Amino acid sequence: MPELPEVEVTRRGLARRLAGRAISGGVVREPRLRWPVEPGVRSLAGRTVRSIRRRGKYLLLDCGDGHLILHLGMSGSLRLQPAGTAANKHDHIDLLFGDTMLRLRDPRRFGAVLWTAQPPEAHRLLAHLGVEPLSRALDGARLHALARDRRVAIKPLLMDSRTIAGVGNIYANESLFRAGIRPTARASRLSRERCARLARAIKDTLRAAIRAGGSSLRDFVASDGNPGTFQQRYWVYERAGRPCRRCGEPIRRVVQGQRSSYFCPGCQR
DNA sequence: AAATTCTCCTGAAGGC
DNA sequence: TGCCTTCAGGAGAATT
Repeated sequence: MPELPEVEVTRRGLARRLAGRAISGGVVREPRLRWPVEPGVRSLAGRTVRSIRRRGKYLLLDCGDGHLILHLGMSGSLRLQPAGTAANKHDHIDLLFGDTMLRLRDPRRFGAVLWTAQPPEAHRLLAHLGVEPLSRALDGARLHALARDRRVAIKPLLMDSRTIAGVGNIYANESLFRAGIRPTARASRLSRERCARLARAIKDTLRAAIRAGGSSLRDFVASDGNPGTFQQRYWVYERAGRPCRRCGEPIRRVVQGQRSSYFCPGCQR
């Protein structure tokens, strides 16, 4: 499931090959994604993709007079393929660049493709996103300030995109392991020191995942079609009952907010 | 206001 | 073998 590292790996692949290139057409095979894909996506021809940025898990293609906002939902992937490559069952959208095309595959259709003429930060989907986790703005002091009067557990707080943008279930679990903090700990009870440790753990985890090409559990592949390998290095995610890689105690699974949380009762307090 | 629950969807896995 | 049920999950929307 694409979280920040997978989106960033995708962004880098697309930026390398698409920045500065002209759009020659668009195909919408299936408009029923998270929100209906506007027919206008077919008529972007003539515009040039100036740059490709990321905000949380959103990709922003700057087309000069507007932005294409892309989200991979939980099963989406974007690939660069030779134009004319036969479409798979779940290949819903193509954006053509002459001999190359950008193709969105998304079996569960939780993804999004939207056009906006506003500054993208002002779009309703981006306007309320929290701090960018790999930015300087996220440090121990900031995290402590965000957590101090919140009654929720730290894990669902990390996954709340209005607080921190882009950290999903996998990386919230892995970051909490690295920080030695239980997912069930009340956010407001975390000391400044533990928040500093957690902020560092989040950055370390996300950076390591990006370097590994992201995690490929079911659907994710980078824009060149290659899967990531970070899933081989998980400390806790989907390891319930198996021994902790650090201390040997069995990893435990609990459910918080209808999401699985995994932790080592020996290493995390 | 914050916290919690519901919702979209499909493929995989498990039960019988 | 095959049908049926259950589950996972991003994050906005609805509800408490």
